[in-house]
Amino acid sequence: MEKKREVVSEALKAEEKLKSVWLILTPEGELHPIEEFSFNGYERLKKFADYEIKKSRAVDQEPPHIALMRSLELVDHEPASDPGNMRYYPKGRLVKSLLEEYVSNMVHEYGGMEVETPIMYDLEHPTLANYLNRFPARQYTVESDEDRYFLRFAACFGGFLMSHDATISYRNLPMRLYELTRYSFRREQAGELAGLRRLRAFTMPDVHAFCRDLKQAKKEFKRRFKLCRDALKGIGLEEEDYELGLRVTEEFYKKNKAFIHSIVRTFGKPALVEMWRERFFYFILKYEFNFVDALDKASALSTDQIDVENGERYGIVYMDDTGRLKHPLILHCSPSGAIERVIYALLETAYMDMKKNIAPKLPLWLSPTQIRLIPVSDSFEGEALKILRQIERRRIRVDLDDRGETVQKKIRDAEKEWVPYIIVYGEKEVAAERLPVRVRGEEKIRYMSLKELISEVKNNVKGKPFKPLPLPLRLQQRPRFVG
RNA sequence: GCCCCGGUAGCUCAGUGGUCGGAGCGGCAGCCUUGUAAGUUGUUGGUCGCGGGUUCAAAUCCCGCCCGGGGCUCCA
Repeated sequence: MEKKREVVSEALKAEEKLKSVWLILTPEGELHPIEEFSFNGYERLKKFADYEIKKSRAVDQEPPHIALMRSLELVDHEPASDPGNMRYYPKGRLVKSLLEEYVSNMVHEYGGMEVETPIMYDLEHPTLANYLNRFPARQYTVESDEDRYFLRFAACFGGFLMSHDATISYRNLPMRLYELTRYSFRREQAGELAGLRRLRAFTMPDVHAFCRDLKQAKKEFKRRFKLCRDALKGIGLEEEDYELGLRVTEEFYKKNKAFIHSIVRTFGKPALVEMWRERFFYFILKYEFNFVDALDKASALSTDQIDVENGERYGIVYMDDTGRLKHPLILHCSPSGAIERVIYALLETAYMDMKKNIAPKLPLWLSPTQIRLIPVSDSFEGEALKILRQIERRRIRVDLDDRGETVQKKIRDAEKEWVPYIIVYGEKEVAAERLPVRVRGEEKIRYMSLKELISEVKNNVKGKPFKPLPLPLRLQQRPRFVG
């Protein structure tokens, strides 16, 4: 059968010719050519810069998160689909959906209006075709009778088309439109796919802010910068876990130095700057928070950009206070980056801890099982269940290892599952006021009252979404999805 | 997409042309009633990734394809 030509955008072809200069911008506002900057104390930034510029990736290992995503029964490849399309087991679906809800909640607080739009669009649509050619990505195409469609690579299409049809006043700006895309599709080259790091189908929180002018855009940009940092922090990724990359045109930098410097000052660490002599993409300024993994590879999480083209391209207009129609500037932001990539970053971080002899774990609010009860023998199951019900009522994910295994085996399995709190329940506990709690990462058993335990957990997960246990309460009743 | 490596039981892997293809873990069935990282016995389990070819004979050699990983490229 004849192979159809793939849809490759003009931007992708033209990108090869793109020339840029690499610099380091410090929080003090000093701009250094990269070769003159001393990276002492900024090892991760160096790794990020090397990754971006030298493209040095002398690694021949599989990324550690791949084994973890499977052994923890979170995510797996689906061989019957296209590469880069994953299956999520119950625990993985739980983790993912908690992250989705968390980021969405933050966007709602920020003022985002959540919408939902189609995942596929007419390849012949003039505006869309035009945009495709400004965006360096490969698309999936879908045939339906005589028509050809492409699968969206981001929420932009639906959001922009919707905004085109909306009646917008300058009073409505900045207008914040949010969609959690499940999925965004990018037909990455086969050799580029890697675990949860680079996929062909991924979940992207995408919030656009339509702004009146550059002044408003800059103000909004700063708000969102904070939103991004807060999102990652809440997820469990601290400032030291990622590096700031800025991409900017020379002209925009020169005219907006104070603004750009203030962003890096807020960030508090030197940033890698890629400066383009001419505007090449549809944006004039963009940043990403780049996570550096266990194999020194960098990938973008949170990102935001100032788009100066698509307001016009999509015919999006607002009525100005002078009664004139104008095109807004559009900010494109993903506060966390792709959800799959967040999971990748969490797993890689856990692996790096493991290498430092720190017990690897997920943040408590994301742990599929938060507390596990292990009855010493089946005669204590009834009493253990009473405790369990009390914990469960407080909206904490608790389960019961009722398998006919030894206590030691059950503890070992719970540790392998990264269960944060493990309680062995037997003769001594029936009458006791305090429970022996094996806390992950601590050497000694901690004796706590049920009340203390519950309040410690509740305190730790405060402000985070909750979902119930994604599997049967009793381990005996659970199927095994991997191994 | 190109180059390199890999694909053998649900999982991790051993087996490189010649008896019926193996181990550990898991699953299942017993026994053990367990006190903080693997109790014990038995048993189940495989189109050797898929298709074609070479050969008296293929998991093993050759070709094509699929899937995974790495490199190149790419990462909005």
